[in-house]
Amino acid sequence: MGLRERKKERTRTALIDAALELFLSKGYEATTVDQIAARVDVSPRTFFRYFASKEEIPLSLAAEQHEHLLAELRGRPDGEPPFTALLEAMESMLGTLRGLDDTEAARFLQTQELIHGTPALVSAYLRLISDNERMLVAEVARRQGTEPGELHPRFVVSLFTGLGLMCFGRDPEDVAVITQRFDQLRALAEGSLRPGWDMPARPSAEEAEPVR
Amino acid sequence: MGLRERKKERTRTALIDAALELFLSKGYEATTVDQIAARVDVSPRTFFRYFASKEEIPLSLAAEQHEHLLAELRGRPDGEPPFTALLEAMESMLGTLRGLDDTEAARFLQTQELIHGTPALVSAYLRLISDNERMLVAEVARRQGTEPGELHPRFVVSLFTGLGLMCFGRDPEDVAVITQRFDQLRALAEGSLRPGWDMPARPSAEEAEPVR
DNA sequence: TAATTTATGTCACTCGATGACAGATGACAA
DNA sequence: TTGTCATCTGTCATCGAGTGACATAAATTA
Repeated sequence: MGLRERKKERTRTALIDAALELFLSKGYEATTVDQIAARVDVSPRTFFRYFASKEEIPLSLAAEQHEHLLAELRGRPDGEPPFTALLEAMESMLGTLRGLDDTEAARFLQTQELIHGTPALVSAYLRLISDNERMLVAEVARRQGTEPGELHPRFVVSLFTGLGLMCFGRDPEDVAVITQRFDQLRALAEGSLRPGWDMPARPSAEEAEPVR
Repeated sequence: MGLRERKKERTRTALIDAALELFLSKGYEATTVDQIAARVDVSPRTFFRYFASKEEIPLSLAAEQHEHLLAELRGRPDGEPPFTALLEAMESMLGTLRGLDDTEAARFLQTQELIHGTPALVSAYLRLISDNERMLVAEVARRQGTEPGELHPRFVVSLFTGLGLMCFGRDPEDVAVITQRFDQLRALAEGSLRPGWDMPARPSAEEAEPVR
């Protein structure tokens, strides 16, 4: 890796660090891009060469989790029912979260708190989730052998996303709390749903196409 | 109603009309507040005395639907299971939508399309839904006799909101399409869920409090 | 060392949004 | 009708996010 790339990586993390520090101390809205840039001693224009918007900084941490989740889902065995695969992917993501050292965990939780306490960030966060949902739908559809445009895979993912939002939403002061909520929600979901609900109904007898 | 109030109402609707017209022809981002104000012949400053933000105009139409939904839910009989009450409230809302004359229906659909085709509006729309969700949770909790902070009412509403999003999301070119999707989703949900799932589990025998 | 990318700073600008102040306009009582 | 008062509106100034253009400085390669 050349000097150039190293330098870029350095300013990038410096910008993130400076930004989060300011966001957490003064609040997101009260912090200007100029202030962030000043701390890292770059021009405000440079900030926008690294990040498309001010929102992107706090959201990038959340986005990582979602990428992780998607990767885990893709790694689940094909035979596994879609909803189970989603839940297991989530378990694995939560496991990684629990494995974080205290500094990293604190940063994650603070960022989460920052997002949920800032209306503008909530909006952006929800859209991030909504975008990620599409990819989850694609993967679930693949597993079901259905099309991503159909309602069934969307239904499954929508239900899952709802659980995820409930886990992370509203002041999770601890990773343990998130895990605990998830366990409760998983039990709630599994107790509410009929076995096999997450696979599309096989065509019923009268409308089944004969094997040819 | 005095002249003053009539005048205010007139400029308000004029602003909405002008804004939507511009949004639909040139796109949301390409339309500036100055242009909207110019069409109605008021100062840009006045625009912001009527609307807190540019987003508020397209979102106000969606917000009306959500208020309607909440009102319908509150009107449902107390004995009805929460999820059924939510679905029936939605049916009623869709009924009102079908009862719209062609002009109003077209406007609603175009606005919906505008929102879903504009990233900034999607964000705001999702937050609107999320905010409204809290009120639905409060009402469902009341019906269940649980607290709004508990997971069960949230779970019920989250599932319902997911259905709602799927109905309206992605180019619903017709109110009939929305209705159709809703019917399918309702069938899907009712086929996937166990009877009585939307009422909190009564305490099981060993931990049940004796009647006193 | 010379030539060429590529990152950065500066400048100018657009647009959304807000506060302050003054003037216009409708509401209302004498 | 007139004068008072509340309120709506326009003007002006300002801030902050975000973008395009251009020149310069730094790193890369030859």
